[in-house]
This record gives sequence, structure tokens and C-alpha cells, in this order.
Amino acid sequence: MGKKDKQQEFVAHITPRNEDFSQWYTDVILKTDLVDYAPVRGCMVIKPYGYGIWELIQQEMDRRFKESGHKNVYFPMLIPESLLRKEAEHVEGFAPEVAWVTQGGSEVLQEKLVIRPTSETLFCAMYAKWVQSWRDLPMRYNQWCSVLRWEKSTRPFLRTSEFLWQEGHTIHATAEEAQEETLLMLEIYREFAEKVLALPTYVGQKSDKEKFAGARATYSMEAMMQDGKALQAGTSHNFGTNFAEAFGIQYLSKEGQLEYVHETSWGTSTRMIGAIIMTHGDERGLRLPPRVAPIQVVILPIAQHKEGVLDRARALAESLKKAGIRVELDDRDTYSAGWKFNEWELKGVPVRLELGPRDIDNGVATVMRRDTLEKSTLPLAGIEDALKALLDDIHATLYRQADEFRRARTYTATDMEGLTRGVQDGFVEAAWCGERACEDRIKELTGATSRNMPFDQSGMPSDVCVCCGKPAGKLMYFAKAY
RNA sequence: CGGGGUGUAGCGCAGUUCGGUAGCGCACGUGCUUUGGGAGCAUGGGGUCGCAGGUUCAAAUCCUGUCACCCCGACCA
Repeated sequence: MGKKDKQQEFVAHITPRNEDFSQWYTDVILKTDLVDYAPVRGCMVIKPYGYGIWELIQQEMDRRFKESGHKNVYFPMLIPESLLRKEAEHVEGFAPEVAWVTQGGSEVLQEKLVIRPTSETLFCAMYAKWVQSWRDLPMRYNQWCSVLRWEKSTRPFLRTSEFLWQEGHTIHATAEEAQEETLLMLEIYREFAEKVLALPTYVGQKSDKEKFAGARATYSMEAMMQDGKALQAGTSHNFGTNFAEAFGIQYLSKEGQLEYVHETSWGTSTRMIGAIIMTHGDERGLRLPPRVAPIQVVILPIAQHKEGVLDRARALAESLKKAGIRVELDDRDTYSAGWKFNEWELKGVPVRLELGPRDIDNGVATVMRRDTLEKSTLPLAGIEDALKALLDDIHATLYRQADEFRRARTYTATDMEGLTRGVQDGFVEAAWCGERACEDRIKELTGATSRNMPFDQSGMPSDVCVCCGKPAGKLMYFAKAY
């Protein structure tokens, strides 16, 4: 294979409406060492580089949870069948995709256990024990764990049988507080996506059809992938007193009345890593947002066998590390410089620093930023601050590019023709009557589902439903979804 | 769960039509020369052909079953 061919291995995978986008995705996650397929149905192994991203996501998000007053807990993985069955809608929603434990050792169990697909029921069981009085409220807990859902079809990060996530579960004295919490967490997710993942998202309320099993209201943030499809990247639910009534979670109010608590839950998962890949990736591979890049700066000593080069490179790595930059010195002498360039670009490291004899003579380092592929030089003196600024700029650029992309691909439609055309390569904003029948029909005719209803409902494209023509009350985003 | 496809060396594949000693490229080991955009030459190692049965003197190849994975749908974070 010639040089050109090798370099073009990934070229042209991401283009508008390109059917190879899926293929590009699977290629890139395998070639960049993020994951490998496990010898377990629908499950993946997350390798060190991929897990590094998750650790940074956890760190950043956990800090936000702590700042807003949440505490971490850990609950068991197994749920007794009877507990799962307590909330009718919930069990109906999850029953088709739970895995059962029916035997322990050689003994067949009296009561089957499910491996948690989510932990609402366990939290409810414990909250029922823990809450006595209004003084105990609110309780705001979060859990980092994995859950298992017997999915029919799977894809690394986007949908796997077992996946890592965080699930927050809170209970409150009043409906207002619960709603406030639900929206607060949605906003924390949105801000996190923007500031940490460089992901622009659409936030809003889900339709009844798409809401969580057992929720009164579900809110989501939806990101747009480069093939125009939507990826639900986080959800926040308000349960009202649904679960409290099913599980008997009651407290004595200040007035001495026995009241049900109002409950919320919210979650995000490793799916966000899939969102990063499919939003920012390009024909050379990954482009990782600096704040979740396990390696932010890679230093490549050039002609490293020459006197002093490696020493200078090591010193540089050391000083960047001290400055709090996640840096890797690639001093492998078994690969050529060109090979390393390609490999680190493929892996999406935001900044590459080349340090060779010429640079050292001039007191500079050659810098390549992964987002724009622009090459320049920076003086070695004070390079730490310049790099930090550069990383921030890369983050901003990635966000801007993604934001421009989604704006360009967000359409409005007033009829089915426009809707059908729009969802071929993006999101469509349309007026909707609120009826399930129209959602179903739209799904059938266009393949698109309702995503969410923005909080700002102004700018309705028409006053009648895009589907049935009856007077419409809701501004809704429609898109094909992962 | 429906429709389609693929399982042969770490990776990507050829060989299956028509049964007859297991192949290629990359990667990997060793040596020398290289090193600022995927280096070159020489030499070497590595595979119970997804698994289980069956047919046959003989099976990667034919038959039956089974498992895994990929793509497109339906279902879902």
C-alpha cells in the first residue's frame, strides 16, 4: 500500500448523507484503541484510552454534582422481582429488556432477581425506610455504576447490553422542588456538554410516547451527529408521586399531615463518548475535546538520537506536567516521525508538539492543533500558558464548528413533505398537535421520532399540526435517532 | 425478533463454485542502514480454517445444527 493510500484510509467517510458513517464509526473506535468487542453478548471492553475519557467525564460531572449538593451512594446490582413489579408502568417498560437471575449455586431461587436495568425501585425501597419527617427532605443521591439491558441490537458506546452510567435519584417535599431539581439537572447536563464535551445540544421536554417508563415528565438533551441523526445524550425525569405512591414513601409535614414525596431521577452514560466521536470526528480519526482528552499534548522529539534532543523533550514534558497539562512524551524509536503523526492524529490528541534540532536552535517548538490541522511555532519560554490558551481555543473551535453544523442542519417544516425532506439530513422544528397518532404516523412515513419540545415555544412555524392539520399547540423537534 | 452478510495467523483478506500438504498483505522477532508526514533491505516465527456433529480413503471446501459479530428494520440511554 502506498503512502497516499494509507493516508486516505479514512478519507471521505464523513460527508453529508454518507451511508458509510456507521462504518467510519466502528472503524475509528477499534483503530484508536478505545474499545474491543468482548466475548459476551452485546458487551464491549473499554480499553485504557477509552476509559481515560470516561474517568475525565466522571471527574468533571461528579464535581458539578457535589457543588449542587448531591452525595454519592452505592446500591446492589440485583433487584427482587417483587420490587420491580411495584410500579406498573415502570415494569411494563423495562420487563422486555431485563436479565434474570434464577439460580444461586445449585439452588433454584424462590424469587427471581433482575440485574438492574436502572435503580429506581431499589432507591424507592430504601427511601421508604429512610424518610419519616419533612426534616429528612430533600434526599439527593447519585450512583456511579453499570446497568444491564437485554438490547436487541447493540453498538459500542451508543447501545451496549451493559453500560456505565450515573443515575441520580432525589426525593422532595413539594412538586415545585422536584420540578426545580429536574430542570436543574438538565441544565447541569447541558452546561457540561457545552463546556466539557464541546457538544451543542437541544434541551426540552419529551413527548408522552418517548418519556421514561413511570415518569410524569421526561426532559432530554439531544445532540446532532454528523450524519444528521439525533443522539439522546442525557435525561432528567420528574416522577411526581408515582413511585412514592407505589412504594409508600411518605413523610409527616410541618402541619402533621402524611404526604407522599415528589421524586426525580436523571442519568448520563458512556454513550456521551459515542456522541463526542460522532460529533467531532473527521476523516483523520478522532478529535477529542481537550477537557476530556486523556492526553492533551503529545511531544514528539524529532531526530531524537541527536545530542540533547531527548533531554530537552523530557524537560519540556516535565514542565508541562507541572503546569497541569496532560502530556505524553512519545520517545519510541521504533516508529518514524511520520508514523507517529498519523497515529496521534487518529487518536485525536488535541495538540502535537514537535521538538527537533532546528526548533531547539530557535528556542521554539512546532505546534500542530488537531482541530484545524494548522501548524505554527511557539517560543519555549512561557509555552505552558500559551498551550493552555491554545487548548481553550481548540475547545471553543470544536464547539463552534459543531454548533454551526447543527444550525445549518436544523430546518423548519409546515407540511409532511418538508418534514420528510428535513429529517433526511438533520433536525426539523415543526408544530405538533400533541397526539400520539401523529407521532406514530410521522415515524412510519419518515423514520423520524419526536425528540423534544424546546422551553422557548415561540417561533412556531405554523399554527396547525405538521401531520394532521389540526390546530397545534407544541413546537417539537423531529429527527431520526440512534 | 424479521431481512441480508461475515467467521481462515494479532489485523485485513484470498482460497469454498469443482474435496487432495494452509496462502497473501500489514503487524510481530532478529540484523544493518534510516528517522521534520505512515522508512528500506535481508532473514525468521506464528493458524486444531468460529464451534459440534455427519458424509468421505481424504473436509477450510459438501450436509445438518449451533454460536458470535456486522449492516438494514422493529424495540430502547
